[in-house]
Amino acid sequence: MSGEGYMYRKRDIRELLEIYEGEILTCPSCGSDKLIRDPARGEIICAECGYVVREREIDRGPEWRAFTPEERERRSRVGAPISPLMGDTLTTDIDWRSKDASGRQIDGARRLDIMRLRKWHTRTRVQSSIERNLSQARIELERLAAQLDLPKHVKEQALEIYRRALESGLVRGRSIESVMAAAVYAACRNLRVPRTLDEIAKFTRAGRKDVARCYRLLVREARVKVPLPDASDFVPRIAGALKLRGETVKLAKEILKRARQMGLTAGKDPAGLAAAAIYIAAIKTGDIRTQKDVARAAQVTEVTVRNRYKELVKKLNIELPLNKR
DNA sequence: AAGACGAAAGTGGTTGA
DNA sequence: TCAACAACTTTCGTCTT
Repeated sequence: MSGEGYMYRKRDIRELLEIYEGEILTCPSCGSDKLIRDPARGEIICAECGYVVREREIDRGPEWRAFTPEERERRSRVGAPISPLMGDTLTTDIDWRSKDASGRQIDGARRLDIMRLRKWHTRTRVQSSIERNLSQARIELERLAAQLDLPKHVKEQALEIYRRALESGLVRGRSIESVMAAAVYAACRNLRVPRTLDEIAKFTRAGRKDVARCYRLLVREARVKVPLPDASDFVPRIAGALKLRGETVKLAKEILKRARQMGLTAGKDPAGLAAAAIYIAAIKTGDIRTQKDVARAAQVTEVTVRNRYKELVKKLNIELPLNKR
């Protein structure tokens, strides 16, 4: 729940072009009047210092995204908005002592009745608390899924993972948002849908750190098994953003395959590796992209692309036209 | 003028005592 | 919990096209 007062990084600011014009004129943190808007998150940020001047407005519901009828149906079952304020605070427990209101001992069949009652009372309450949490979580999931453009099967698995976490009590004490984000990340990893933790955390109030912690918790406690991240899973998406030819994509994947066989990929950022492979492949096939463009598409820095690419060229003995070293 | 390059210092996360 | 450490980022000066 970092919320108010967190900062944007310099790099993120540069990506945001939309100038904000509105009632707020200066940054309360540094006084600058250069305010910009992040359309993706609906926040207003100071271009000078990165201070978040105004946070994202709360979801305005599904209207910013077209959902399939099927999804709408699922969503509609979520029901009316539930206020987080309406928690368990108003419910009563049945006292565990076998006494009545005036303190007299209760016994016999009457006592059994009460025991049964007590059982149901707590059970239905637990049930509904899980349900309630889950419907909040579902809303959060839809929000994340829309922003991250997640396929349906990922959503389903994310929800399943979340449910398991919830049922084993892992959500208590953590925000629904961060646990759900972690569940989404786990589902992505598991199904090899390439989304980085950063991307997911970007659309979550809870910081990246929180999400990462929850994620590790999930892997440890909820037995979510996760295949190792593979750089070639990132290739199609990066290549898509760069509008590269299929031939180039194929070559990039081949380069990564060789790299993996030689054990060059361990411990390296898969997005960086993919970017480097694409950069090389693009040169070899002739539809050249600059390091800068590739880096931006892969969401890493030029330097990382450069380092990885140098390394790949050297260790795999790749020859590049008109280039030495 | 833009792109590529590499050095150097800084950051956030992991690991092991 | 602290320090060492590896990968990555930021920034910047220089070289190349």
